[in-house]
Amino acid sequence: MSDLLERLRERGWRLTAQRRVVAEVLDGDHVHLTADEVHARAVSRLPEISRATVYNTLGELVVLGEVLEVSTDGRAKRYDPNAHHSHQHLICSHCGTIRDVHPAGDPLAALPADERFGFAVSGAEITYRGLCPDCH
Amino acid sequence: MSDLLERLRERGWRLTAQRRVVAEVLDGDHVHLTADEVHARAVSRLPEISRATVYNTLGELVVLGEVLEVSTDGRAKRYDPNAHHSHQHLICSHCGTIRDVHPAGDPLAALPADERFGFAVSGAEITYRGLCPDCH
DNA sequence: ATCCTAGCTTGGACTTTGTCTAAGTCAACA
DNA sequence: TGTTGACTTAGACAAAGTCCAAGCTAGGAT
Ligand SMILES: [Mn+2]
Ligand SMILES: [Mn+2]
Ligand SMILES: [Zn+2]
Ligand SMILES: [Zn+2]
Repeated sequence: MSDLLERLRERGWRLTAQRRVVAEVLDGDHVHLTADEVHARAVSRLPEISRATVYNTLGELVVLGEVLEVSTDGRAKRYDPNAHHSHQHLICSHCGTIRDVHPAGDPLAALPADERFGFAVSGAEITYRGLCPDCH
Repeated sequence: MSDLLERLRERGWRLTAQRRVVAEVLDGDHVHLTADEVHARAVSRLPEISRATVYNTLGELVVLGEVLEVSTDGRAKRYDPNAHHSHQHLICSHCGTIRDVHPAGDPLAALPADERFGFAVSGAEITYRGLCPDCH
């Protein structure tokens, strides 16, 4: 994740304590936190950090492609630092646990030309659902 | 959609003017309206219908399996009456237009056993993204 | 035909999630 | 060390959805 800070400095970011803390909180590849969860963890390291700054920083990281936004239900978006390794998500229908998964093959291949309706199709997000080991 | 009203009566639903109007608004197979859009159209037929009733009715239809909830972005959920014909969605990244699409094969087949982490996987939702004919 | 009542509807308060702004602060460069 | 534009902040605001107490009504009972 210091790689991330390095890349951000190269892109002209001012390296503030707040941004450093948000990056630290997102460290790890299998993290899917909501903005409020990121804020709560950030506050425990830097008590005065504001919600607005967390939202701003997350939004900037998404635009830069360093973090993915995952909207799986109608609730809060989740922020996923595993942005450089293409993957999909498997979610427990009961408790909401999220796992990164890697389906075989290219998901786009399953969509035939006559089901594309003239769209230039560029990506696919798959959400697998089921009960996790703890819930069944 | 009168089929729907029939099925609902069989399930012990009281057939109110409000529920009739929501069912009418959802008539058609390729409709993906937000709750507020459903409410706006319902109001034009039954001016006194409340937002709460629209939310209640949509929620009940979802529980009964007559309508699907589609959460594609972090915005409002969309309600999809095409619940009896399995399908996926193709969404324009620019204008948000939604199309029903039917990919080949079973989406679950692409997820190998060693990527299931002990989950009892029961379904998959795929969101294809790209630019629609009007936007490229 | 009228009555009864559980189930339905309503307006509005409330919650959650997210955006915006004006004023103050500070990282980075000179 | 000083300067300055980028950054941060608190709090107001907005959108989407939930909840509740009070009133209404569909449909079975009489
Ligand atoms: Mn992930
Ligand atoms: Mn659909
Ligand atoms: Zn679970
Ligand atoms: Zn478009």
